[in-house]
Amino acid sequence: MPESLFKKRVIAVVRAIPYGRVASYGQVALLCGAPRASREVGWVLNRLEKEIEVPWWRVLNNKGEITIKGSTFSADFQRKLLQSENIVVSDDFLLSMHDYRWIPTGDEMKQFELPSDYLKTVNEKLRNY
DNA sequence: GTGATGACGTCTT
DNA sequence: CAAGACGCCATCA
Repeated sequence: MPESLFKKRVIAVVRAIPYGRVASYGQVALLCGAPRASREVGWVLNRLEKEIEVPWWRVLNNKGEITIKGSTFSADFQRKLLQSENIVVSDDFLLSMHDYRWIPTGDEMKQFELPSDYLKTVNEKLRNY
């Protein structure tokens, strides 16, 4: 994986998450072609700074829990952003992945240019969500 | 090069 | 169900 390509992919995937929908870190990693790099997704989002417009708040862990730890933004702020998209978030920073998780269509996935043989495992994983 | 550090995921108690 | 252990891997010091 060439230098900074991973970062570009993370940004591309996160930007594809539609308004009012969310995705998990592991899911973003999966769509980046690096299925076991979930922690790195968080790492990239953590130091986004003033990058191009990226809806980073639509990414949470697989349980639907807000686990932000960066100093720039708080969990409270992330919850506000999610709520502003009509997403119901409980007081303990939890939301229903079942209700809000984004499952990309095959068409949406084309832009990620993933190898055709890899797409099989992607779809398999997405089915388990 | 080498070891440490995560906005994680999953399996095991 | 909750908490801990491990695995993971791009970056950084």
